[in-house]
Amino acid sequence: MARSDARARARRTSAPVERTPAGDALSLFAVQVLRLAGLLIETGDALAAPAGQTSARWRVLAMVEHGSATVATIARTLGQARQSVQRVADLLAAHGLAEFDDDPDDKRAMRLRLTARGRATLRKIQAAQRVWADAVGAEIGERQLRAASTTLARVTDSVARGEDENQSAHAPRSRGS
Amino acid sequence: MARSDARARARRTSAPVERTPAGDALSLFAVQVLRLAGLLIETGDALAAPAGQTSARWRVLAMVEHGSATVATIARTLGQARQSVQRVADLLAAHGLAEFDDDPDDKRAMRLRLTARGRATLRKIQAAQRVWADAVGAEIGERQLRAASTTLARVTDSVARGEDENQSAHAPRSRGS
DNA sequence: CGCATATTGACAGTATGCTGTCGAAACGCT
DNA sequence: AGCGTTTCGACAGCATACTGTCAATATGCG
Repeated sequence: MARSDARARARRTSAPVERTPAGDALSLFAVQVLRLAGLLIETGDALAAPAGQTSARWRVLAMVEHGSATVATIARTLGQARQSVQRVADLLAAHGLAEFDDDPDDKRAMRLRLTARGRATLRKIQAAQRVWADAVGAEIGERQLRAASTTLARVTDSVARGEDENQSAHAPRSRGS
Repeated sequence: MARSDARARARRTSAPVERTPAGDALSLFAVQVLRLAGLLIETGDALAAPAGQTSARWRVLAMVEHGSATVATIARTLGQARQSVQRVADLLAAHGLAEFDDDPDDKRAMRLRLTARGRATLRKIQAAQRVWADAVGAEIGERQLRAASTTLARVTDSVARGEDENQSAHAPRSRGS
């Protein structure tokens, strides 16, 4: 069967093997998630802009709305690198929206806390977010949103499990060429 | 009714008005989308890393897989700024994965095209993506993914319409403090 | 208690993506 | 044909987020 061997080899090297229907569905789903995420960040920036803030600063403000927290804790909760949050927290402090206190339990750590001005700023953003969320939510419908949220959670779990496996295998990710 | 006026005012300034159930559902949905998007970018980087690439470079490679295109066209299709794509395209060209040709129809424009090496690199990434997509897709199920995709598309349309309204109203977005 | 390990914040460097602006070229409408 | 508008790539600057490294401090185990 030299002929079909050659064809199979040519197919492997010149065109990708096709995905399963479920794989196709997931790929489409992933592209849509990425695209919507971009729009949501834009929208978040727009909601926070009248208060002079951005999505990133809003997220950190919201994390300390109900009680202070260390930068490292906030970063873990948000699933971000410590330094990303540290940078934003320093900016918020520089603009008087938050302040650092010593952590009585840890001499290294500082606890981030909202100032009165930070709280007022957060309230303003939240009010704008409520109008937006209610409007879009009403258009889509609660039932459909809850159903999609369930799928989103399942995919997130599945993808995160895959990531964990790679990490536990001691494979530090590399970048660049 | 001075008493109830005062209470209403206090409520407005000290606590956010509650969202509708649909607004809550949308807010939860949005948070999940953002979180999954982060995971998907990580996964994309991991899939592209063995080929020495990243999510961003992979996206641009894929855009010119079936025929060349100008940077501006690619940017519009991806929903990104022209300069983000230009930067990546220049990097791909510098690494020999793609090349620029003059556009016979437009003296300003350059058409980006895959080199043989770029095509081989893309094939390698696609092979890894197929394995991943088929595995996760099988775990979630095609039906549920398609259903969630429909909701995702509806939300994307709704949010994008809101963005358009702001833009058509001549309201350039501002940043920073 | 003492030492290996983990955590915390600081510093440095890089990748991705956005906005604004400019000159050149293309397009559209009169 | 001519002129205003849009589109294209180039250049500059900023925001967000990641990685790696270091010293100081906490923590856990023998």
